Amino acid sequence: MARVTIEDVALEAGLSVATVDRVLNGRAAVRPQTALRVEKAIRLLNYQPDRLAARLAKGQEYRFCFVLPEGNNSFMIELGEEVRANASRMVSERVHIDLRLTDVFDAATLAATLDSIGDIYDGVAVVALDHPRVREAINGLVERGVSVVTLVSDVPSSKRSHYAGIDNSSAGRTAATLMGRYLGNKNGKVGLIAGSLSLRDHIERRFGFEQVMLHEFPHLSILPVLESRDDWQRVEKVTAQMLADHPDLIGIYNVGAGARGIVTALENAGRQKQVTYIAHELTDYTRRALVDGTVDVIINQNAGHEVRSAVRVLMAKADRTPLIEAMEHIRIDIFVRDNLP
Amino acid sequence: MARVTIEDVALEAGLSVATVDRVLNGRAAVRPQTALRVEKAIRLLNYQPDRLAARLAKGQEYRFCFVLPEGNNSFMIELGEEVRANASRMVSERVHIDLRLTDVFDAATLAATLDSIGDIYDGVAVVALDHPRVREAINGLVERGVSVVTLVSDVPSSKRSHYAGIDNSSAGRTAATLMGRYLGNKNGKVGLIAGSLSLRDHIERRFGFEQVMLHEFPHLSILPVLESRDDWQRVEKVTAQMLADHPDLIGIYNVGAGARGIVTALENAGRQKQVTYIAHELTDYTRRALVDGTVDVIINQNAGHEVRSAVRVLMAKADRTPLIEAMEHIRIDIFVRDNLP
DNA sequence: TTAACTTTGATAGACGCCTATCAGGAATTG
DNA sequence: CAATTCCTGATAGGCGTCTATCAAAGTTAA
Repeated sequence: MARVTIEDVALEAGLSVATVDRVLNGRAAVRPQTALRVEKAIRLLNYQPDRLAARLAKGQEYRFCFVLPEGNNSFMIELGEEVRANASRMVSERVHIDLRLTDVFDAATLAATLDSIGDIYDGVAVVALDHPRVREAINGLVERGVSVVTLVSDVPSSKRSHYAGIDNSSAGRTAATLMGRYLGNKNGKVGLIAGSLSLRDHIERRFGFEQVMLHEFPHLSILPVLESRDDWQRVEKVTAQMLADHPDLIGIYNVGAGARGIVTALENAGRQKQVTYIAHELTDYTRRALVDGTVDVIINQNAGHEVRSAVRVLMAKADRTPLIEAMEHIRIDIFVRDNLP
Repeated sequence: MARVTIEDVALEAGLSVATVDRVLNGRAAVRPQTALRVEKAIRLLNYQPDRLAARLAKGQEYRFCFVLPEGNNSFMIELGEEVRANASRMVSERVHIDLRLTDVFDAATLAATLDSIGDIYDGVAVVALDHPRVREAINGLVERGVSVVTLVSDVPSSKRSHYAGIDNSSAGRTAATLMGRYLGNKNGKVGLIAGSLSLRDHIERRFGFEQVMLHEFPHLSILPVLESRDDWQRVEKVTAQMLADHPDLIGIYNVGAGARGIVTALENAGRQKQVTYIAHELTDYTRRALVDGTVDVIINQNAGHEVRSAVRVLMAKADRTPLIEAMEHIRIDIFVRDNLP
C-alpha cells in the first residue's frame, strides 16, 4: 500500500528515473518505444505523481488578481470580503491574490485597469461590463498568456476561459415561475426593476423573466422596466411612483441591488402583504425583509463559491490541469424564510 | 516577496531552526520566554508554514471509510459514485478512501460494521440510523481516536464530530411554505409520505412540514403520514389508495425516495395537474417529472458537496486544523423547472 | 571504421519541513 | 561547589519530485 514513486516506475520499466522524468515532463527527446515502456509501467502500477512534492520542487507560485466594482453594493462588498478571506487562506498553498476595485460601469476605466495588469499576474478574475472596449482588454490579456475568468457577469463574446457565475436568464425564469405560482389565479400587474440595462446579468434576468411570464402566466401583465442604477434611494423613488400609479400591482421583481428602497416604498404605502416581492442576493437587508415577510423569495448566488471556483479555475488553467466541470457549476440559490443559512 | 521559511524565523528570533521547530510542533520543552521570542518573530514576518512541504515531510496519509446504504435508492447510488470519484481524485493528495455498503436500516448490522473498522481508518463517514446501538458504535470509534462524520442523516446524541448534511427540519418547513404558497387560497387535503419513521432525516422533515402547515396554512388539512420504506412500488400503492380515498387531495409531499411510484399513481389517476407535488432529491426520475410538470418543486441536497465536505472535515480533524464553518454548511437546494443544473 | 549525433543512465542538489541525535551551555539542586 | 537536569544549537538524512550536468552507451552518417 506504500506510495508508488517515480522510482518504482523506472524499475518496472527497466529504465532510469531520469528517463521516466523526461517522458513525464517532456523535457528532452525520448524514443517513442521507450516512452511506451514508461507509459505501460505507469498504467500497470497506477502511478500518480505526488502533487505536493511536485509543487514543492517546482517552487511554483500563482499570482492572481480580482477586479471588482468599487462602491457600496452589499453583494459586491461581500464578494470582496470573500476574495480577501481566500487570499489569506491560500498563502500557505502558494497562491497570491490581489484585489483591485474599479469603476466597472465605465468601460474605459475598466479596460485601462485590465490593460495595465497584464505582466504581473498569471490569471485575472473580473466582474465585467459587456462592452467592446472591455472585450478587447480581456482578449489582450488572454493573448499575453494571462487566463481570464469573468465573475458574476459574463462577456461571452470574449476569449475568457471561464465564467464563474450563475445562469442569469435561468435566474430570471425561476423568478417568473415562483412569481406566477405564488400569485396563483390572481389578476394584476407585475413590476420589474433593473439596476442598469447595460450590465449583462440584468439584461438576461429580465429576458428570462419576461419570457416565462408571457408564456406561462399571460393573465399577469408586466409593467415597463424601471432603471435604478442599483442605488436604493432611486429605487425607492421609482417604486413609490409605481405603487401610486398602479393600485392593482401585485408583484415586484427586482433584478438588481437596492432592495432597501423597495422595502421602504412598500412600507410607506402599507402594501407589503399585498405585493409578492422577489429580490436578488442574500444580504443583511434582504434577509431581514424575508424573515418579516416583505420579501417573499430571494434568488441568490453564493459569493464564496464564486470566488473559490474562480481561484480553482485559474489554478487549473495555470498548470493546464483539467477541470471538474460539475464542481464549478454555480447554482442558483432560492431562499424562502425557512431555508435561510 | 520570497517565501518566509522556518529559517528566516530562526534568524529573526536569534534562535536555531531546531528551537523554532520545537515551538511549532511542541516537540520538546522550551522555556516560555524563548517560545515568546519565536512567536513574536512569526508574527513579525507573518510566517505561514508551507503545508505542501509539511505534509511531504511527515509522509502523512489519510485513510477514510464511507459507510453507505446498499440498495438501489438513486440518491444513495449517486452518493456512492461521488465517493468513488473523490477517492480516485484524492490519491494524489495522499488521501485513501474506501467505500462500504451495508444495510444501514438494520441497527445491528450497521453497528457491527462500524465496530469492525476501527483500527484501519483515521476517519469514518456514515449514513447513520439514529439508534442506541449505532450511537454506541459511533462513540466507540470516537473513543478509539477515529473521527466520525455523519452523512445525510444525523445522530446528534452521539459523539460524532460533525454532521455533513442539510437541516432536515428546515427542509420540511421549506416544503410546507412552498406548498402553502403554491396552493394559495385553495382548500383541500395534503398528503405526506415518508420512507421510514426510524430514519432521523425523515422524522425531521415531517416535523418541520407539519409545524409550518399547521401554523401558517391552517386551511389545509394534513392526512396521516404514510410509510413507504423508500420502495417505489409500495409508494405507488399507498399513493393510489390515497388518491382514491381523497378526491379533494391537492398536495403531496414525499419526504423520502420512490418518486417514481407517486408519478405513476398520479398519472394513472390523471390528476398530475390538480395536485401540487413536492419531492426530495434530484434524480433522473424526479428531474424528468419536474420538467413535464408532474413534480412542482424538488428539494435537494447536493451529494457531491456532502462527500467533499465530509472529506475536508475528516482531514481537518485528522490533523487538528480548524474548519471554515461557512464552507461546510450544506445548503438546501430548491429546484423548479427553470433552475435545473 | 571513425566521427558525430541521439538517446539513456547516474547522480547531485534543491524545494521547505520533519525527525532524531549529540554536544555544549544554562539553570537548578543539594 | 559539583552534580544533575534542563534548554538550546548544529547538523544529517529523509519525504517525492524537478532540474541540470556529465558520462556512457547506442545509433546514424560519412
